Amino acid sequence: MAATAGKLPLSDSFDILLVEDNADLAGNIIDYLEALGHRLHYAADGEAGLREALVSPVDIVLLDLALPHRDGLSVCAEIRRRADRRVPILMLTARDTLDDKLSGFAHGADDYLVKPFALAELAARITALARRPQLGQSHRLSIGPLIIDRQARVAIRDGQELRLTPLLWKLLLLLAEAWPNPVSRDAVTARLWGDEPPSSDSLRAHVHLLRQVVDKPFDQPLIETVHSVGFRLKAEP
Amino acid sequence: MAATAGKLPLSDSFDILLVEDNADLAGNIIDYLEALGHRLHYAADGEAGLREALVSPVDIVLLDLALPHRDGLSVCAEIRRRADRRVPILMLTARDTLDDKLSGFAHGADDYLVKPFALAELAARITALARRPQLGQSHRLSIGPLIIDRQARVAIRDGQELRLTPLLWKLLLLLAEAWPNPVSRDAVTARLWGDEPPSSDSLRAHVHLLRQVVDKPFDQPLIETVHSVGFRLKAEP
DNA sequence: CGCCATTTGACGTCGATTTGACATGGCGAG
DNA sequence: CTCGCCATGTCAAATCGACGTCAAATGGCG
Repeated sequence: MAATAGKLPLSDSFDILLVEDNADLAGNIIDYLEALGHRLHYAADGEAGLREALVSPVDIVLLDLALPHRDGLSVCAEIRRRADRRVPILMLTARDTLDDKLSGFAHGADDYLVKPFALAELAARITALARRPQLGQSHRLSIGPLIIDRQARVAIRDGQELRLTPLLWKLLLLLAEAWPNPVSRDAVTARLWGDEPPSSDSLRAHVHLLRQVVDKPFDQPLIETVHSVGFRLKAEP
Repeated sequence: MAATAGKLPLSDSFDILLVEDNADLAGNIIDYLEALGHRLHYAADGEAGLREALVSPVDIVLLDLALPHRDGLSVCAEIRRRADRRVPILMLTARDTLDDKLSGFAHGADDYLVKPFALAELAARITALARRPQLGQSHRLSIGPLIIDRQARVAIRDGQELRLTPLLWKLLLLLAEAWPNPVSRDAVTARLWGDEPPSSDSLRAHVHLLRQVVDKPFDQPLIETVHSVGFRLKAEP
């Protein structure tokens, strides 16, 4: 998998979801971007794209606006509404009026590229998008008694540093980034393991381990399970 | 750090540094963006812009490329090299060839806008660049005393959080989405269980359970039975 | 080898859903 | 107006699946 949960995109290659119904154009884009080392995921219509965007751990979404069944704008808005993290979305479209662009941004796009475009510019914008800071400008997250510094890879609760294995670190970061929203088990699994999750439900075990570190030594538990949904961090702002 | 750094993003207005030597254009941009509520900082040449970017707590930099004394590209690269945080940089320039754009991104730009441009597009791109996760702003339904946040998976009535099992959550969401219309039993059954509904009429039991949670603790019932039709939420807008 | 991180499988518990039995109430037929 | 039926409300017991917990197995790495 790739989608490297927990890391900032350190590498120059990304998991990219392309939602585009024109097979020729899609083929070109896929060839070009894969030649650059990216991993392409493909959806030919809006519904499929939405589904993929919600469950797949992609780093960026390239979204055509003219799609069968469902307009790209509504797909974009729904990704924003339902995704548990803010995946960058780049709109690709022939619609080039000012109103079109404004509408695109208003629906939650991060960038907007008018067809026809140079593949090299697309690649440059993808790189620029993927390295934008995802959460505020800060590598620091502060959630109730928790302070997380992604750069230093350190998590502190009530002044005490938490000792976290790589996987537990990713897991905590995921919960922290989604806060105060819950994260579904599926989403966690997808972002921790991608397409090949462990056969057993080892997420249970890891959540248990995370609790040992994050909650056990303290009075109030931070990690809350939302039954048959997933988990969330519980803390006052 | 940016003026708003450290705080959660509460506002849609930013500290913006404009580096641009053309006074007329600069004036237009400043007027337009200030009218939108942003706070503008201004530098007329590359040196001043660089100094400002390194010490001022701005949220975003708008950088002209054709500057006296020092080219915008080198200013951009130096900001990236020396700043202790990754401030978003949007390049504004008349240079419109593909190579120009690629060079801009290669020097660390986050976005690239070719002159002449519409001020509205500039504003939209600024928002997209500076956008942070809107906490609490997620998708909300508000029905009378009821507030439902799908993203947070939380329902609140009169300030009190309702504890809902997965099925009851779906059920309430169904009613809320249909509001103020009633939903037929068949429709509910279909959307809760699809093709294989439980053999008994367990919808009755679930509506009962939902009432225990949503209505029982309060004065006025919200859930209304429409005899031989289905159910509806009853509330004033 | 020995250490650490992760995975696995087993088990007990608890919450969620279903079921069936019974009570209540609206509404049309007579 | 009353009876009786059918839709609905109520409840507790039964079933089922999700979750927490743990210890042991696995696997990479020095």
